[in-house]
Amino acid sequence: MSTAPDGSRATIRAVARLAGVSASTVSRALNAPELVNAETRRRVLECADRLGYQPNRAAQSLVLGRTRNVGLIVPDIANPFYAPFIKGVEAHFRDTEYAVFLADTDEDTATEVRLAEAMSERVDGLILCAPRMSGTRLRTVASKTTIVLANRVSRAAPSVLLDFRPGMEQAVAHVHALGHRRCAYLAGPANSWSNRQRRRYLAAGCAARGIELVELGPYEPRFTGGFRAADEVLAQDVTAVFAYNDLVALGVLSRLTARGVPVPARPGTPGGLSLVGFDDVPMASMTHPPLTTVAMPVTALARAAAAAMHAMLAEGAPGAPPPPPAAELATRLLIRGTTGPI
Amino acid sequence: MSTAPDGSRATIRAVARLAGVSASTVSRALNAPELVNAETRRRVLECADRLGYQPNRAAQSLVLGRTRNVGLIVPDIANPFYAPFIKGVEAHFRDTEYAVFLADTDEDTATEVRLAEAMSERVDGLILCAPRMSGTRLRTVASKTTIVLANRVSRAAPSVLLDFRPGMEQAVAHVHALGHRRCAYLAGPANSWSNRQRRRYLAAGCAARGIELVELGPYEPRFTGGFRAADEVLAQDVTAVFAYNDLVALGVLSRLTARGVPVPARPGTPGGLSLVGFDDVPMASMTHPPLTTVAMPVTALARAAAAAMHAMLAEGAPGAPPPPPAAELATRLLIRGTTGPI
DNA sequence: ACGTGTACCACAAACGTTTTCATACTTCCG
DNA sequence: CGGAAGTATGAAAACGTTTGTGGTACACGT
Repeated sequence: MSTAPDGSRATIRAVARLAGVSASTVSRALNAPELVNAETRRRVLECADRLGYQPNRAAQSLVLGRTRNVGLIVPDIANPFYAPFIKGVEAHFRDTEYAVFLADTDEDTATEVRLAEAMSERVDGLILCAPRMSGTRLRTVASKTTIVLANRVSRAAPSVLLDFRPGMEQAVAHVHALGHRRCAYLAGPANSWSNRQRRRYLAAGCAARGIELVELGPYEPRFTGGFRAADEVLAQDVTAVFAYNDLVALGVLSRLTARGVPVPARPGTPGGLSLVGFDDVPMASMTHPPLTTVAMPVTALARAAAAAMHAMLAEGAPGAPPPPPAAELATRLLIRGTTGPI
Repeated sequence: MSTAPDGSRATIRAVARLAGVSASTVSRALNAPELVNAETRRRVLECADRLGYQPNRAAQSLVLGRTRNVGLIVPDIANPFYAPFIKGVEAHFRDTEYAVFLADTDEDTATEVRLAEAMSERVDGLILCAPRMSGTRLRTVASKTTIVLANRVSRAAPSVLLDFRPGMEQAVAHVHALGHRRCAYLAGPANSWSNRQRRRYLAAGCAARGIELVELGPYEPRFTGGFRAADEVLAQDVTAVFAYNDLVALGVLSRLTARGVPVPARPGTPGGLSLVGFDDVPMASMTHPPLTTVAMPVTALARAAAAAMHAMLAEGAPGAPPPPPAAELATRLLIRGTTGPI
């Protein structure tokens, strides 16, 4: 049985008593097998098993000074872009001594800060995915616990990044090759690093090719955000649209087809639009037509973040933290059905 | 500053020394204000603030015997059905003393068991959403920590449930009214409680109305599972299809339109199908045509689960646990575009 | 002047581990 | 045979809190 008759859990001393040894020996039998006699060890293990002994994590944390928990904060669990990230991190830690706390900020900066503060008390490390908080705030958090950043750079902590450049370049080249010369960018949240990056490379690529770019938004980075965006795009005189992410692209697509605007332009029919998204969310390949989008190696990103965190935790914080290394993973364009000649 | 010059965090004794009182007084000033003089309290609080004092959770947990964490285990984070559930639970606990651990079992029973075991060491309570583990396993877990079940019944713990009956009844009545007499059910995972419930009420409803029901599957409860299902449905001689959930319904819809099968049947064109889903996932209202589906009050369910857990935790486990109360929330049919006359 | 009550606070024990230090017993070698 | 080196174990301190017990100081009534 796992619990004593009185409902209380077995302690290390109970095991020790049953095995006829001291508590220290039990502890050693469990944590440093080479320090105890093989026979005693066997006996101790058997007794521990018989009592259903489970070390008390709080007591361990107290003496060891580490919780063996890591935190993971993402802007929105419901956003399918983050699902593979979350799963990647969880998969990495699944068979380690660490457990992971996951929280969702609802895309809200204040919530993000509160959550980070609350979590920093209960974890050894915190993985912040696309955080929106200010740089100084970030430094404050980083002073309390070790952190790893995903899709955000800061001197305060190491980061793993998506390199939007290649995907963006390919997207612009593709659209240019199809003859488009006047395009729109549907912006995401203004304080989002991803948004700034995407806009930057998009602007650079367009400028280099003589494409005129108008920026609309910002829009809520959700499906419904795309509805408003679609209507505003139609009021502009553009032939191709880059959306902040797949969700708004999908929203745009839905609204456009509902309004009878062909995607992409149908030869002969006036007023069609080409559309490119970002993220390659699962749903993106399942629409009619399937969405042309820039794919991100999100699972790889997650693994890199988890591995970086794990490494930092393992080296036991020797003196000054190592100069933040930044992994950077390339994106690429997936040409599907929503882009076509002007 | 939040950390001492040597990097170590301020302890309660440091605060006590600075304020010229004992550690106990500091503790009481923080936890039981009415027991200490207002003036001393003010001074203590100021000193605590000045040192950036944060109580050590491990030490608190050790002496209090509670972690002030709760765990939440769901089958699949990426499944949009669970997103509102997760958010609901998180929202409930956001401004309480509790933090929530979230984990994802990847729809795998073994992982679910491992996760539950691992979590039970670190939390005061565990919310299990649609668990697949066996009843005896469930009892084992329940003996280690207090648990609340969502969408699963067991004598071992209280549960919050969705009442599929009304939604199912409405769906069958709707389809019957449209003239359908031979339908298919696309089954989900065999060991899933939701699947059993849905099938049961569906079978009952059909039998009561003289509708012939063929069961296909089980299918993977995902979008891609719907592809295979669609092909198999077309090999059957049915006019309406009930899918295990929206994801597979969406997959079916996508595959069907790709194969040129009208949804719902077009008068004059042979071989069309009516389609009804389950869950009312966000995407369901955004397809063409939008999906007729049975909506679940998932957020309400989450709130109920969180509240039940909170209550159980608050009453401090007096003797035997109270007889499992089970909240039950009604579902209902949303008639949209994928169902029509035969 | 003396108990009685009250308000405030300090002391110390306790929570369940890990780890340092000391000790007892072996073994080995000169 | 004596001591050094090694092996296996136990006692006790430490981690940072909370809380029960007790003591001091003061006000009050007699």
